[in-house]
Amino acid sequence: MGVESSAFYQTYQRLLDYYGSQPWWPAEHVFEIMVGAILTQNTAWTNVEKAIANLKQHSLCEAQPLAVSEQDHLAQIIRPSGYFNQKAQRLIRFARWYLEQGGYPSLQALAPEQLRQALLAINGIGEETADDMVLYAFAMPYFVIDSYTRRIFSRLALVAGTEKYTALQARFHSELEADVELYQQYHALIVTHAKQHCMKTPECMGCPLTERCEFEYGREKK
DNA sequence: ACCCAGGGTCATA
DNA sequence: TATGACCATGGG
Repeated sequence: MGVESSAFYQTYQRLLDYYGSQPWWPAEHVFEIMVGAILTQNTAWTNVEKAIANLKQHSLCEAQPLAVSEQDHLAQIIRPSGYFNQKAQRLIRFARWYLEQGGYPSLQALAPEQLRQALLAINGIGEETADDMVLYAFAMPYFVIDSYTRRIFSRLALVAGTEKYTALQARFHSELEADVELYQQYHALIVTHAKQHCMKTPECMGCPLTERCEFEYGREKK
């Protein structure tokens, strides 16, 4: 059977039909997407919005000023995003690297895998953060795997859930066409869905994936 | 008061 | 390779 009829694609269609197209990733410039990718690490997006608003007020949401900013000062500005000392260090390190590489045009010219590896080599940027940047800032077809993806797809019994990141990602790449818009929208839908359903609440009833989902409120079915 | 959020690193076994 | 500790704010 073709990729269009895989359970992965059907799940995408169900989510899209139910939730509609999701606006994702909200940002004014591509660099802001990368900043957001670092700030949102294990942090609610509402907190990231506050931190980004603060950065803009101080004109620190661009590579140049960020690269030369003072770490402790920056930390106070991004305070609402949590882990502010770590993240201030990560933002500065990333901004300096970004400029050293020649900025967006130089990086965009790299092959996707080269760009991904280069990002992973930076301390503070792991696989999900790197893929956020690759997919949303550079528009290259790399699927973003997060904890929601593991949880939802293991409950659908489509994956074990314990696979390594790259193994899980490879699975999505083989089940779906290498389409940037598809990957962007799919990840967005997964996050939207996870927030409304698939939590430890009765909201799981009426979920658009209920037929396939093995989760029951109060316990994991087995 | 407790739990979790659009993770990642480092030390230890 | 695989756990555990740590980072920290804000909303439910």
